[in-house]
Amino acid sequence: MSPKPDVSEERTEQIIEAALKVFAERGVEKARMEDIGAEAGLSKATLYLYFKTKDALIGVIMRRLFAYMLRGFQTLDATEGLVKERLRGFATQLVAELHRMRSLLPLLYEFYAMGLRKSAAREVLGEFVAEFITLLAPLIQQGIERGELRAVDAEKAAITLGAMLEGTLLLWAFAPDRVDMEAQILYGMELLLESL
Amino acid sequence: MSPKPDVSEERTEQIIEAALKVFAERGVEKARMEDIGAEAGLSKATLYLYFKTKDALIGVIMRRLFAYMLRGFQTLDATEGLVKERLRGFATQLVAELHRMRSLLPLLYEFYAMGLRKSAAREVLGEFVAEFITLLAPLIQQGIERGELRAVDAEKAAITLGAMLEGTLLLWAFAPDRVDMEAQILYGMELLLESL
Amino acid sequence: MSPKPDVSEERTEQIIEAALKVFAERGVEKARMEDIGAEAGLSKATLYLYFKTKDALIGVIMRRLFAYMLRGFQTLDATEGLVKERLRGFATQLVAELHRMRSLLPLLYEFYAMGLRKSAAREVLGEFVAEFITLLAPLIQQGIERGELRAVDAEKAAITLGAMLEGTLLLWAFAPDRVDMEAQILYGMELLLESL
Amino acid sequence: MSPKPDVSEERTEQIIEAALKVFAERGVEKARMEDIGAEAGLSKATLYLYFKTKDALIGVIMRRLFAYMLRGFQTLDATEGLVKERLRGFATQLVAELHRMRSLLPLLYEFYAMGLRKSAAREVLGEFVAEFITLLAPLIQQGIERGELRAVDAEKAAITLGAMLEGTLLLWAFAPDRVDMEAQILYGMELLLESL
DNA sequence: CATGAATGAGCCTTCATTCAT
DNA sequence: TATGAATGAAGGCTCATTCAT
Repeated sequence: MSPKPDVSEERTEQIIEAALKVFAERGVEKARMEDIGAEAGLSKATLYLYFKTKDALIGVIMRRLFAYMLRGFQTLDATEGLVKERLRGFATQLVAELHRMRSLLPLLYEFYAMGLRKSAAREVLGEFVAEFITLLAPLIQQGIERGELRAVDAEKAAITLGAMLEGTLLLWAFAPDRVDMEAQILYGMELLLESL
Repeated sequence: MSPKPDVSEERTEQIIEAALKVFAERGVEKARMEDIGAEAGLSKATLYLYFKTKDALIGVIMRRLFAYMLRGFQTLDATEGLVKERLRGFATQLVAELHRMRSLLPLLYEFYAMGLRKSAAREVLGEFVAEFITLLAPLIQQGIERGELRAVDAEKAAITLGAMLEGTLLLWAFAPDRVDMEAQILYGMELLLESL
Repeated sequence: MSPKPDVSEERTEQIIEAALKVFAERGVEKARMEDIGAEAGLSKATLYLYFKTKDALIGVIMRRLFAYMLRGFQTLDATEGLVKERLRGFATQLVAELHRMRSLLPLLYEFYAMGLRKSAAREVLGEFVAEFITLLAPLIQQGIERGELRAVDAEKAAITLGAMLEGTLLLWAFAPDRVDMEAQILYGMELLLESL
Repeated sequence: MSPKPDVSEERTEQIIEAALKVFAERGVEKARMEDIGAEAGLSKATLYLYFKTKDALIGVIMRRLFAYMLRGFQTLDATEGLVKERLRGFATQLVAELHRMRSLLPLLYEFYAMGLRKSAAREVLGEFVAEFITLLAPLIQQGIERGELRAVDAEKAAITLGAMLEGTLLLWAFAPDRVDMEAQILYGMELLLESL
């Protein structure tokens, strides 16, 4: 009858944090359940009380990572003002976010790779892309309707914009000396805005 | 007429082919040397006559994959005509190539992930990006000098162009139903060309 | 009263015991970790909870064997009486010990061979010999000072004595039909005592 | 019909020399047939034309090594003079031989270890010891009969002498800094001669 | 005779997962 | 709930041996 507090949610969170860190550092396959346990200050056996398998843990981390990335995009919706300004603002904000996420990049690409192999992962990735387009396209559509943008195909334009952002991230990741991510994303955004 | 023709080059190629396939299908870490041997019609032990370790094999495959991707880009250099036309031609050709490479995409992203972890892989990736920029930027520069393009920053524009291509590939990979890669790459190219 | 008693020392001992047996029977190189596990009633993987590598296990076994051999010698120090009597007593006791150690002889010689190749092993062996001399020489010196022995070079005499013992062990090991170890060690001891 | 010279004996010898060297350097188990082939300037496959298995090669090397050691002892028989002098001469000659054989010591102890496990090896070792005693005992017996030595048990005395020699070799091998082999063998011989 | 090429069998080591406490 | 202990299942790599040429 003692009021044992349910620590289960706290523990789950604790494990996810630890796993995220270890996955990012060592890579998903190289990360051992033991490592994650150690990072979480728990024994590896304890992890199995909260996650049935390593794969289940991977799935949760993956969802978590993409949810985190989407959170940034969702602000697009909430802001007001001229569409071009909102897109510029979005780019600016993205730049800041990406700097902070740099350590998660290897993990991101691992998930990309996984997404092309495991159907479970594929779903998450597909949703991520769809959500992204679904957020960006209406904004561009709105710009067209308001006469702020030319009458382009909103969906296609949104995809191109997203592609430019993702692609810049990738080039920066592998050639940080050659690609100034901040300048490049803003530059790419301007280039595209000129045609819109 | 020598009694024993040197099969070593042939075998090496045979193994690389098999490894490429198995890596693409199962993933680099999940791929067992035994699988690769089976795919190549050789015993596991035989692989070690041609590659010292699994890592060595991975390295060769990685270099091979990026070399293959660069080969497409290099045609940019060789063609003549208006710069915009050449870029359009390049996009068209890329589209065809990418369709053929679809099965290699998971592997590509795995290598991207690896590139952020292992320095050996990083080097290959860095060179790949650098080479890409080095091929594209002078072309744009040429366009500027010939008065075919506006006086943009050639390097930055090249990076944006490359980013758009890479990014489109990625979005298509994860949402093929939503993203029509062929149309999208050509569309993105047009969009950028308008601003150049 | 703790719910889980620490079995780690017990297991370690259990594994050492098993390894000692398997090494002695099959030889260090031929002994498989699996064999040792089976002998210990444990799985192969469990061994690695207690010993990082097979080499580490070998090292412990080696040290254990030589420590065991030295234990016999150390009684030399503790006993009282005439030096010659103490040496005779030592020989008698050694004989009993050696009979019991017979099954470990192959292992002993393997360690001797290893001692000439691996520096880690060499150290253990060197210490063993040094310790042996260090125990025997002072005793002889004492005998000299007490006038019980002639004024020989104590260290050299100790080495000769040790050599005779080691050598008899070896000849007995390979020609047990021809060499009566018990009689021979006592005989050799008498022969040397006469000159001392 | 061309008078192809039979190189088979030459090749066999060449291989034995190579194997002896490689076994001594790397150890019998660690020595690979490939290593031996390389040392002999032959392909490893060629070794199998001359030796059915690695074990067969080991056997030959073992016999060769012990035969070589016995050759030294056999001079005992041939010399003339006072028995004590002949024994001293033998010790002197042995010392020189042992210095030359130092690199073979690890191999020697490996064979000792093997001799306690494999019956084939055991035979060779047993013969070696027996031969040694058979050479030494009659000499001592002769000394007794000539009145040069006391009426000891010739066989036992021979064994003790052999043991002292073998044992000194062993102690020197492991503690060369502490044991001056040359001086020690001569010293041990003198000590024993005093009692004989 | 000689060997380049190939492999079956094996061994060390790792790790996700289970379970008794 | 937590964990120390244990393990089945793998996987990379090695090597003695075989064989076609």
